[in-house]
Amino acid sequence: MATTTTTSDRPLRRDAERNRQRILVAAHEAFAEDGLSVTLDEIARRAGVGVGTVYRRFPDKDQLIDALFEHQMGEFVALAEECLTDAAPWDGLVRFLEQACASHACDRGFKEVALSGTHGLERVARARQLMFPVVSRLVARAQADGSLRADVAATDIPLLQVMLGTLSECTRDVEAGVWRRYLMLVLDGLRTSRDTPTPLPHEALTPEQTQRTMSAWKHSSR
Amino acid sequence: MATTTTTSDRPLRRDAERNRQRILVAAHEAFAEDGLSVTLDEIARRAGVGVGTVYRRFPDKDQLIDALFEHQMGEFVALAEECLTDAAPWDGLVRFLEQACASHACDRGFKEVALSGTHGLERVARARQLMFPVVSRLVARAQADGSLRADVAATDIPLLQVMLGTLSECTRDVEAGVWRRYLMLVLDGLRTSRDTPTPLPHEALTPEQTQRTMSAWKHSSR
DNA sequence: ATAGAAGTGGAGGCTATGTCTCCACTTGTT
DNA sequence: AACAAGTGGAGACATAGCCTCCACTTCTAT
Repeated sequence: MATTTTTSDRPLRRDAERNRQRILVAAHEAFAEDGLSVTLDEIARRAGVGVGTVYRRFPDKDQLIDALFEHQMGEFVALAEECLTDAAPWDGLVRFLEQACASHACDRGFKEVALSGTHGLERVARARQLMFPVVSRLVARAQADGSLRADVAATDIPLLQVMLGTLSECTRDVEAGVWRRYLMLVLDGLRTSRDTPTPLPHEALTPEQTQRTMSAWKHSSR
Repeated sequence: MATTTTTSDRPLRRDAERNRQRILVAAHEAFAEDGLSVTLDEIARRAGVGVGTVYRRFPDKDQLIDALFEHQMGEFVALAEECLTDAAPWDGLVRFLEQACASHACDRGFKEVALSGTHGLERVARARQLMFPVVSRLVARAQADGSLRADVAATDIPLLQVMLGTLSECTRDVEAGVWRRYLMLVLDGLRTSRDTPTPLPHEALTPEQTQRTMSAWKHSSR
C-alpha cells in the first residue's frame, strides 16, 4: 500500500503526510467493501478529513485509484508468475484462479480495477497488460500437460473470472464462501476428462439464501 | 404480449387503447435492449407519446413491468415444465438452461425480471416462485438418471444463470453468441463424468475482443 | 515566540438524471 | 355540436456526485 509517489518537490508537511496516508487507508477499505463507485466524500468521511483535503492530494478519483492499486496489481502479476513454476501445471492454473477469485471476493475495488479496464491510469493499465502473457503461458503449460482441455483459450480465463466475480459479489452478504463451489464446478468443466465429480468445497445455498441473494442482486445499469 | 389487464370499468377510448399498446411495445423493446433501468421518458419517446400519457396508464414503472412480463414469465414456466417431459432427463435440463440463457441474452429486461426478485409486482413474483419446484424436478430427474452429478442442488441453477447471464450481457456488443461456449463449459462441469471434452459451440474471443468486452463492462453499483 | 507558509474543512455551486404533476389544448363519441 | 376523455411536454421536485473556494487552523524555521 501507500506508495510514496507525488511528483515530489518539497516533501509534505508532517500532518499533511499523515492525512495522505489516512486517505489511502480509508479509500482502500471503502473500495474493498463497496467497490470503486464510493464517492470521494465518503472516503473523506471515513478518513476523518474534509473533502477539500482529499481533492488537494488527489486531483481526481482515478489518480487515487491508480496510486492505490498499482502495487496490488504488481503483486498479483508476480503471483501469476509464481504459479507458472508449480511442479504440476494444472495445480498452477488452479492456484492462480483460486487466488484471483479470493482476491476479488474480499476486495471489490481490486476486482473492478483488475477486471474492467475502465478505471485507474497508465500505471494500473500497464500492470493489467502484463497479465495476459502470463495467463497465456499458464494455459499453454496446462494444455501441453494434457490436464487442461485443449479447446479453451487464454482469453477464456478473464471471462471466467468475470462470471465467478459476479457470483462472489452477489453472494458475499449471504454466504461469503460459496464462490469456491462454483469455481470447482467450472474447473471440472475445464479438465480434459474425469471419471467422477470432484467433491465440491462448499455446501449449496438453501432456497432461502438463494432468494435473499437474488433479491439483493443489483444489475449493472450502463 | 399485451395483456388486456386494467381493473376495467369503462373500456378505454379507441385512441387511448392504441396508445396503451404502443407503450407496451415500446417498453418491451426498450427494456430488452437496455434493461429495466430505462426511464419512462425514454419509453414515451419511443412510443411516440408524451410522458404524461405513460404515467396516466401506468401509475409507476413496476406496474408497467408487471403488466409486461407476467405473460413472458408464465410462458417460461411452461417451457420448463415441457423440458420435464423430454425422453432423456439430461437433455431436458440442458434444453432448459439453453433456453433460459438464450432468453436472457436477447432480452435484458426479462433477464432482470427473472433473475433479480426486486422488480415487478405480485403477478411476476408469483410466476417466479413457480419456477423453483420445476427446476428442482429437472435436477432430480437428471440425477436419478446418473447423468447429472449428484452433488449439485436445485439452488445452484439460478446462480449458474446469474453467472452466465452476466457473461452474455458483457459480451453482447462484442460477439453476441459466445455465451454458448461458457454454457457448454459449465455443462461439462455438471456431468457426472466424461472421457473427453464436449466440443465448444463457439470460438473463443480474440484478445482484442476480450479487451473491448472488459473495458465496456460496467460493474453493479449498489 | 512568532511570522508566514502550508494545510484544512465543509458549505455550497454546478451538473446530471430521473420521477412525476399539471393544465391548456386536442380528439373521439354520441 | 357538445362535452367527456385523452394528450403532451414543460417544468417542479428530489437525489446524488464532483469539485471549488476561502476564512480559518496548524506547523515549522528562525
